[in-house]
Parts: sequence; structure tokens; C-alpha cells
Amino acid sequence: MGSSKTILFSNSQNQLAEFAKALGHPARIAILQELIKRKCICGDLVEILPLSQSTISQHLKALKAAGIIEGEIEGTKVCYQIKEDSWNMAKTLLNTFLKNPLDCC
Amino acid sequence: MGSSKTILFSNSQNQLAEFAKALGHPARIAILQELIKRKCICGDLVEILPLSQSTISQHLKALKAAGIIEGEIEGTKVCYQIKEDSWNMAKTLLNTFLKNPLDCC
DNA sequence: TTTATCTATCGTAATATTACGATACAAGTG
DNA sequence: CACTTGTATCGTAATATTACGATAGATAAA
Repeated sequence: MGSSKTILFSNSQNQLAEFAKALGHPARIAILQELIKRKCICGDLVEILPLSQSTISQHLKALKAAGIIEGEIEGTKVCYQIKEDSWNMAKTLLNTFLKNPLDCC
Repeated sequence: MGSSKTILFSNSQNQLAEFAKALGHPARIAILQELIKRKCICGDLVEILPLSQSTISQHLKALKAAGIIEGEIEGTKVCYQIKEDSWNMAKTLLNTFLKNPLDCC
């Protein structure tokens, strides 16, 4: 156990939960806020956030896995930015749920 | 480790993350949807959801801890319902973040 | 080429989450 | 009183998450 039984729920319920889970850590909220302001390399976020480089890299990986951000390689750096289409889709899904919880899933 | 360093982030960021985390499981999404339709005792949810009674009780505990629902004892049963004020506050906070991620935290 | 920079990943550890069955407790029912 | 019902909690187990330091690998700079 320890893993969610996602097979037993609807796609919308799973998508919604997955997106909410991605937002479910203050560091990832902070990262998103910074990425909304400007594109960042991992090092920028390391300077801002009180967490180690490896930990921030993990959080970036989680946001990337959820489809919310994307990274573009620029030399030795990786430039992260919001992935607008998926981010908008996620926002719409969550907004719909908050406004009309029964019509969305 | 394994626990979030909440001390290092703002109250809003932590609140937002905590609320999102509560929504971060499809079973809890499903429970919320049912509770929005009608008040439920734990047993009602056990019939609807493909999870055991103890597991559902745990999810209810998580939603209660996040302040989203409340339970009222009625004899041997506990009648759960949305805690409207906190739920509205949580929705507002999340909505604000989704619309204006920088103005809210 | 050597060196510096940047990031992902590995290894590790602590803690949290998810899930289930079993059980205990409380409150009605007979 | 004994019995049923409903739920929370305990015990347990598997897996996930969070966090860090160390390191490897890739690229840019000297």
C-alpha cells in the first residue's frame, strides 16, 4: 500500500487530484510564483528559496511531471518556465471544480 | 526529513499548499463531491467508494484536519458535512492564487 | 586542455501517506 | 442485560515524499 488506487476513480477526479497534489507543497507554490514573474534557471531558485539545490531540482521535477512547467536547456543551464497550455488547462479544471464541483467530474 | 519545512515559507503559501494537499487524492475529491450533494455518514461513503471503512475514515480525518468538513455525532453515527465558512475561505484563497498568483501570497 | 559552472541523479535517512483487517468503544435496540 | 450498529483507532505493511550531501556529466570559459 502507500500508493493511491487511482484506477478506482474517474479521470477527472484523478487529474484534479494530481494537479492539486503538485500544488500541495509551499516550495512548489513559491517556485510557480517566481516562474510566473520570470523564467528561471534552477540556480535562481536556489538563491531565493531556503532549500538545497538537489531538493529544488526534485520539486522542479515534480512540477514538470505534472505538466505545469517545462525546462529548456541553455548551455549548462536549464531555463524553466510555465507551460502555458497545460497550466491553463489545470487552472480551468480546478476552477471548474471549485465553482461547480459536481459538473466537472 | 520527509517533513515539509513550512517554517521557511509565508502563511499564505503554507495555507494554500495545505488546502491543495487535502484535495490531492481522488478519494477525497469524491468524498467532497458527495458531501456537496448531501450530508453523509461514514457508512454512506463506504457504500459509494471502493475503499475500506478504515481508509475512508482516514480520508475524512484528513479533510477535517484541513478544516474543510466537520462531523456531528448522531447516536452511533457521525454525520459529515462541508464546513461552509472554511471551505469558502479555502476556495477563495485558491481561486485568487489561480487568477493572480502574485497578489495572493 | 584544464577549469569552472550548472543541474540531474544517486545514496541515504526520516517522516508521511495510503490501505487494510482487527478491535475497542459508544450508543441505540431487543 | 445482551446484541447490533457505526465509527475511530490501533497495528501493520508497502510505498511516497521531503530533504540533504556527494557526485557525475555536460557545457562554457580560461
